[in-house]
Amino acid sequence: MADTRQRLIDGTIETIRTHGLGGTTARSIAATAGVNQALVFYHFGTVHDLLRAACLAATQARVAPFAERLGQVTDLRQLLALGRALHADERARGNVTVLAQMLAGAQADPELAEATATALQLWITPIEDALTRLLADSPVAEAIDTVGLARAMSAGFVGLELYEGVDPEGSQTALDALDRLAVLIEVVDDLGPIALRALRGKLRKTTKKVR
Amino acid sequence: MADTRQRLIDGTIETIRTHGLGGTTARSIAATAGVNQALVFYHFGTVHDLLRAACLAATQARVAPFAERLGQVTDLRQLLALGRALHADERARGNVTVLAQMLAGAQADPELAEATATALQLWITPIEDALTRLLADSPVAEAIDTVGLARAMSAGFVGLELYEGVDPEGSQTALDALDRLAVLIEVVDDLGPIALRALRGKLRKTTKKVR
DNA sequence: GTCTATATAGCGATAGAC
DNA sequence: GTCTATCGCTATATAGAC
Repeated sequence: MADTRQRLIDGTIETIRTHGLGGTTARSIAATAGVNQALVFYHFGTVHDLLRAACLAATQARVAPFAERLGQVTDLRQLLALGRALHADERARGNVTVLAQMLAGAQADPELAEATATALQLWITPIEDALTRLLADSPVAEAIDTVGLARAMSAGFVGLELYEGVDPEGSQTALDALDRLAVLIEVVDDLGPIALRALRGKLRKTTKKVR
Repeated sequence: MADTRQRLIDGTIETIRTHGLGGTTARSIAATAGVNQALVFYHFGTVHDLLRAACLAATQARVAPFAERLGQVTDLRQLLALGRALHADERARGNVTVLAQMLAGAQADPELAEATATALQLWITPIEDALTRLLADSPVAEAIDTVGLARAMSAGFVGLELYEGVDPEGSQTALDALDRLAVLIEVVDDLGPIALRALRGKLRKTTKKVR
């Protein structure tokens, strides 16, 4: 059957989710997928190649509905609320955990690194688009680099997913703190010209100092 | 010798750094440490226990000098600059990478999770102290939960370290974006009573909405 | 395409000499 | 405390029947 490939990909994702990357082997994948172990190698050549395929497939499948919801967001706190809903959702379904596992495994594996960077970029791009749209008419737009912020949010989100795995209560308070941080940006956003002038002054000093 | 234990711990850290957690075995550790493989089990019982000991030791060794530098920080952007210096330093020495690897490995391993949460807390506590000190006299103090923010920063930092491993240039722009974000907080901080009133209004609405 | 059986290698862990 | 040698197991990957 042609869907044996799909079963293997789904089985790989599920195995990473439940057993971690370290417990993801040709045998454990095949058992989860309900197929024979040798088929891993018939269809994908190596376990490595199956991991890469599964990582990209899992990410694409999850980003699509997320990107749609992103389009309906109208302010920063809604964006964070969406991130939070995503966090809860991903915890239950466990696909960002898959990406986190792959990201960790990719640190010592250049080939895996390429696939993982591509997968992460699938998350970053729609977030970047949303940020750019939300901040288009805002005075804080000139202070914030949407490209960099989208990357920081995505990478930070992965870190929070990993943190959630070892300290669920701690990650809850961390997310609460970020909610409150977003309020600060909106305050500046709403203050108009007063804040804008202060912002520009600060930025000039910062640019000199940091760079 | 008593320092065989230390050689094994150092060897474990170095092995995780260069080969990842997946490439860290009793044999590879022993090779890096320059000792016999059987000594892993003589001194630590299991590879698992050695990993836990190494994770805590590596973190403690790195947090100590960092905590000292944290004490000299006087504003938020200095805190971020210190984080950035730490990032560069850790990349070269590779110890946060060790923590990131352990954090990923701990997702499917409750025993490892406990040790990793403890190690991460070693970073969180001094950061929390610094945040509390820096924001003590600030109007934004009531908007920001320092406990949660310290956790979010620490977890996010780990995520950025992982991201750096697969996209070094991307992580650079992400860190730049965070520098600029800190400026926003300082602007609110400097604006005084005007911003404070707006902030309180916003926070009331947020608290109703989010909770 | 799918199965059984197996080659080869590396793993954690232990026994026992020194 | 440190070594050699090895057990028992599991890993990836392949060969060959069906």
